[in-house]
Amino acid sequence: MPELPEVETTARILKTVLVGKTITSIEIFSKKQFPNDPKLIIGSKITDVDRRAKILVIYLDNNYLLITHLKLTGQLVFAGPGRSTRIVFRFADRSALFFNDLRKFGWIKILKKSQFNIDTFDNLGIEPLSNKFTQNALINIFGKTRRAVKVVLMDQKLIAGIGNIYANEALFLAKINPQRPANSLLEKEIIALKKAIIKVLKDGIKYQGTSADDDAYIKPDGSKGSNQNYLLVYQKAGQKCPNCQKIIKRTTIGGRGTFFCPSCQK
DNA sequence: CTGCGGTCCTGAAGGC
DNA sequence: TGCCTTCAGGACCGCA
Repeated sequence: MPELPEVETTARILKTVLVGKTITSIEIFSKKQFPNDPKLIIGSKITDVDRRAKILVIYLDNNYLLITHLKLTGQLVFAGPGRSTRIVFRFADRSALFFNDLRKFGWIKILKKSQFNIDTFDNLGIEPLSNKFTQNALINIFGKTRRAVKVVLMDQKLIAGIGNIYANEALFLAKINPQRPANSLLEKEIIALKKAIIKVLKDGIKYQGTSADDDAYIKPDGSKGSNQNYLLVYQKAGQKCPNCQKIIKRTTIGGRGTFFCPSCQK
């Protein structure tokens, strides 16, 4: 599933390819996933591509911009269409961008630039790779709630961009049990967790995202990322912990599959 | 405040 | 072989 590293990878690639292109037509096969009037942006030129949390932002040279959330199975790719193609953008140079989404949870919206502020949009929380992601900020966030630390990590209104894969991996690296109440974390554990979050996200970007077996994420050119080769616990229930060799367990926290080593993560 | 369950959606997997 | 049920999951919403 596309999380911060996957959306960041996609945004960086799209930026190098799409900037300067003029949108000549938009084909919509799933209206609910593109609820606005495409005429608003026909003829506009793409000026920049950026990311906020798991949201990709495409800036245009008129009064509008596009934002898209890939959710579970969304893809933005250059080749197509395919069986799950829901929206197609065609450009003046005859190239195209295909929005594929098997489960149809993702969306693309047109917003007025005057109504969009990338920092305050949708009450999203701190970007974990920004300088606002400080030890004090985390102490503040975790100290306020007794919810499970994993649920807090994935709460987009608090910390923005972490999904199930990277939450599992970060908690393993920090040796913290995902079920722990957030406000039970010691300061040294918060420091370790902060470091772990930054490491798993930066590695995720370095390896251009996680394309797990049942994962829909691929890069715009259709190729896979390679971070799945470096995962330590995600989807590894029944396998040996790379740290202590005991068996990795799967449980459900906040309704989501959670992978951890009961021996290492206390 | 918190946890839980339902909603959206589709294909894979399991049961018989 | 084939039908039917169950499940996964990001974000959001209503309920207790």
